[in-house]
Amino acid sequence: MIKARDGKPTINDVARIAGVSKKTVSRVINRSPLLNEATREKVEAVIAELGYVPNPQARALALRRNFLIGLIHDNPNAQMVLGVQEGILSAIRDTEFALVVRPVNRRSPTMLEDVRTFLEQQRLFGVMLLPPISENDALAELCEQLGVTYVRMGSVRLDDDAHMVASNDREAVAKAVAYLVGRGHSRIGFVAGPEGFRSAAERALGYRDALATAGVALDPAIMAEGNYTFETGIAAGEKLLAAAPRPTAIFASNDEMAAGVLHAARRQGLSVPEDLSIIGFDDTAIAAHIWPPLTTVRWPIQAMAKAAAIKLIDPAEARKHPSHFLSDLIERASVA
Amino acid sequence: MIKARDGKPTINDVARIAGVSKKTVSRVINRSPLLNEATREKVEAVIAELGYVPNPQARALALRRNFLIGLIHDNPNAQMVLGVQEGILSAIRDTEFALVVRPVNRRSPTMLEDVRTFLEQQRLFGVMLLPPISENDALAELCEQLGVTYVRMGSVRLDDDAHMVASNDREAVAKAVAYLVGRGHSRIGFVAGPEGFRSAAERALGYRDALATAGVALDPAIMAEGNYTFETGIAAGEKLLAAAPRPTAIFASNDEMAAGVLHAARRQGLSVPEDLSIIGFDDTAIAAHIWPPLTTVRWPIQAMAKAAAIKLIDPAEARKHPSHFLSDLIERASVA
DNA sequence: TGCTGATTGACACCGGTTACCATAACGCTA
DNA sequence: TAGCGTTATGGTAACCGGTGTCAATCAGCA
Repeated sequence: MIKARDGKPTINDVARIAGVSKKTVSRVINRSPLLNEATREKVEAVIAELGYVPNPQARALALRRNFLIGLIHDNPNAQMVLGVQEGILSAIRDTEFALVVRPVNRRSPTMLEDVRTFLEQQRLFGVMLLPPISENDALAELCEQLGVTYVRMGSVRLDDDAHMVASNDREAVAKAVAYLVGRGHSRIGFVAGPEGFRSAAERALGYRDALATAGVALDPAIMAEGNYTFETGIAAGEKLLAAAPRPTAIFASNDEMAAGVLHAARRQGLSVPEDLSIIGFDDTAIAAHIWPPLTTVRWPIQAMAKAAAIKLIDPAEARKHPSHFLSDLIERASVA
Repeated sequence: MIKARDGKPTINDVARIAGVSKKTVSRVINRSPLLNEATREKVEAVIAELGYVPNPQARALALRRNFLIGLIHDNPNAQMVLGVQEGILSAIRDTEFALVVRPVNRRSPTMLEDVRTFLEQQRLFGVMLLPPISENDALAELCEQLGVTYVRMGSVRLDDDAHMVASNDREAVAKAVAYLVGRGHSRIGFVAGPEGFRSAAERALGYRDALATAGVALDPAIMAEGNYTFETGIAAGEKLLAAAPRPTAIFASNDEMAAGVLHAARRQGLSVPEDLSIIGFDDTAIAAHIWPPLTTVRWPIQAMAKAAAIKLIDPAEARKHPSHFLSDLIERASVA
């Protein structure tokens, strides 16, 4: 009946109209067990009639914690970031949590300060760190120090299980290269990711593992480094294809660089996969949309992000979920 | 000296140590002009020493508004969503605002209810609506009704200037098609976007405009519809390339479909751009990374998002920024 | 001395939560 | 049936950490 003058109904309105104290309404909202059934129904009816929704700011103030989880990233790959967002959202659906995003610049000298300011200002419930900045230990330490729980996503286990969800890039790459070996390739080139990226290092290790297993010696002439961009993929491809003898297959550490290698091959009049087989990594949109469609390694971004979010908001529940995920090889048409 | 038992220092700690009232500290924080310079400096020294940062939840409660702006979207295009996020972030950098993301499912029958729940629960400062759901008037009405200010981004002006930031897809497509005409093409196919998308309708109008201007009659045999995906682009390309006489150029309403058309052309042994010219729309990553690189229309996502965010948080400042943006034709190598 | 403007503080309030207390109802014993 | 301890239920008041209102204080000036 008599609602607050201006805006939404408050707990006081509900209490007054239902003829109970605010404490009782609070008990109803929080499903307290020591409460008469009749009272509960009466209050719930008023809540429904008024369309009352508790004010999250007031709740956050009283509880001394809010319901915002932050996603801190510096990621060049839109697909991946969005996949992570989707994964987190699926974990917090039907809860009162919300997702706050905060891109940062890895190269900025003030990066740590920026994050500190952000965390201090917003007082988040917890944060998720995405690669590559999830590999930054100083960042994790900062969270610890500020009392913000965090979970890191990464290509390898960098922290204890409570703070880490990891894929296993090394193993995944080893499998992909072994797949090439199984298809009869023995001269297999490699395009590494940029130095400083843990994922790049892991993928390189996987390549070495696979060659060692196959008993093939490493040849620096068919190894190059790029920085995960299309352009550096082209450059790397040109270097590798100039080697003698020419590699019959190339593994690139991500899809963009694989697309670059494809581009370089085409420029030299080579056809893929007849003259050259290519495998990428990440299974981004580009992998499916270039010609020929790229065989690539897919890691379960959404599932990992979901597990990470659960770890953040419900550590007990999280123990039922894995902290390590396996990647799959997606076979398309770039390998012969 | 004597800090709060557990956590961060509060305004009370600052007031006690500085020997002033909390109100005075509040005045310092809010840069109130009616304040003695000496007092301000004294308080600021204590703030710095303690590392005091105001609690945003308490502020939000007292001010009856928070500093969260929401991004509601249902967008298949990761690049675009991330571009928008970047744009918003650049507008709220160095403010106390934060960005909350909330993807929704356009096709879900409960979409409106989901958004209502979200808005009621979070009590955001304001929200931004991205296409295609920004075209949904019921959603804008819901925001209005809930007292949440909103700004819509879109391909055409759908709302008054206070609530809208628009590109002009019709004009942009007309320019692109005119560009093809200028290169000597007169048999120009068109791949439309899905029905129900305002952007698709606008782009189709642009195509008609350009042909009318050039005095070329529409031919349904070289017009097809897709739903903005690579696969439907292939299908549309196959249909158009089967027409007699075959079109010498095709405009596709987004880059993914353009990539599909390219794929279809390749399957038929046609080379691009020698046998067929193609133009796409959006300038997503795929446009630059396929072969040949795609000539496409780029609309200024980040700038638009930034303008929209400014409109939300500072309407006065927003009057200095445009509400309408123009798109550019990015010339690459898919047109002869 | 009275007035004026600049500073500052006291206090209530935002909308929830927790700690603690009061009351009623109930079961049991004497 | 009175007396008494328990348990169930719900109220009161304080508090979370800020902000708004309004009054008090004080110096300068006519």
